[in-house]
Amino acid sequence: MPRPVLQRLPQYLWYIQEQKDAGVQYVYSQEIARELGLTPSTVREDFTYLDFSGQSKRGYATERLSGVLSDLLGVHAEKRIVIVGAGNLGRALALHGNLERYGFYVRAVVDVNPRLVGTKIGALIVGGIEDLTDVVQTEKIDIGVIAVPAASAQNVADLLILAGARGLLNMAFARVVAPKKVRVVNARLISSFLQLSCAVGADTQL
Amino acid sequence: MPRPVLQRLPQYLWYIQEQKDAGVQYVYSQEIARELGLTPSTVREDFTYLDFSGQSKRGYATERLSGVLSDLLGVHAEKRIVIVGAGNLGRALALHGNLERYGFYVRAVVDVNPRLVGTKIGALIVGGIEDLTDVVQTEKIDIGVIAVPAASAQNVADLLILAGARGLLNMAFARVVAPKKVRVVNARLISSFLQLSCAVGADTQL
DNA sequence: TAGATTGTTAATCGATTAACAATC
DNA sequence: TAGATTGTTAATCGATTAACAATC
Repeated sequence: MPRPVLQRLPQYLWYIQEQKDAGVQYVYSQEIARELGLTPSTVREDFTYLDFSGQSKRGYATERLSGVLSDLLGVHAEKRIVIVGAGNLGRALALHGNLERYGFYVRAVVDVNPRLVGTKIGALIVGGIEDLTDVVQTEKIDIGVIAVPAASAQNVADLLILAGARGLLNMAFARVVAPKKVRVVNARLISSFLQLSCAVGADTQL
Repeated sequence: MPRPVLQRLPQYLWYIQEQKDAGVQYVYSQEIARELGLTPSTVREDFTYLDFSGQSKRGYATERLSGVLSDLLGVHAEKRIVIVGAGNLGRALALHGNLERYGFYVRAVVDVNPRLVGTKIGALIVGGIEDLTDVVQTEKIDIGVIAVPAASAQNVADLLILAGARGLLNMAFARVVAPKKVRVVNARLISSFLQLSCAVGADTQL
């Protein structure tokens, strides 16, 4: 599946669920497109990657489509998470209840800073970075979240990969490399802010 | 400037600054490309959008290049931020000291929840959502961060736009529409997590 | 000078969009 | 049936990559 399509899947899921919850049973590619800022062609083309068909003249059944998207995105699967970095960001993620609605369970938080080790975040107790390898294995961690300063990001990634994490979510303002079998998704806040700063334009720039 | 180029600029900035700080004076497009997972052609092509030239056989001067990138991305400009939503995520952003290093200053946090209004986040006191319009104007806010549940995201966006924000950073799992003059950058955590879940594959999916 | 790198043009690649036959 | 929507193919668009003359 092409990257751009994958990136749109969560958007489709959000919109279709919203429609389903509102009691709408069928939606046209045209409506989806308008709502998400795409063309109907793109929507229909994207849906060819799904194990699902629409019905001409009726559109796409929200119930089934949201199910297919949920399955493909693994919403119903339990995905076990470790957060590395117990700073503000790591803490916020660990407490961010909404993640569980989509099957993401934060099972552990670790940090290098000895002053943070032992503190509580919700029901979790922050572990030391030296526990990371063990934690990944005993907690059967699927995904590691990198919420540390940029300079340590690659080190943390290497530890996570070695310990057997299958996916990394990188929140640090650094690039992280990983072998092909380990997927990396970047959610670099500073990058997003900087893009906005640039787009917002040069008139502020003084 | 094409969107993909804009998205790469922060990466360039990060790498070039790192090299500069390490005392490296010149870098080749080849090195940059290898380090960031691009081709040398892409790097050179991207740099044509900058007001800056390399030197054949010597490469790009890290000092000047990091300056040009910083200016273009507005690192040295003061960008005034309001955060809407004083939940875990909003709180984390407000306390995230690293933002100031890139010129982002959180000037206010507001929330609908009366129980949060009046609480302190660092040096700031959480305001009510009804203060938003005033705050944007009196604090000369440039960028509004949407850190509320998906269902309220568009409402908040509309308020921010009306009040005169010039850019929106959307962290909610919803699409937000805005007039062309207001730039929107999405940093939807749930989307990133779901992409990873999908990429990590179907074997977890039971 | 010879060799290597830049800036830039041309070729390739892939994603998006348009168009249309098949379907209801 | 007529009209509108899907699935799919072909055309377009834009981004990436390759190639190469100019430069040091």
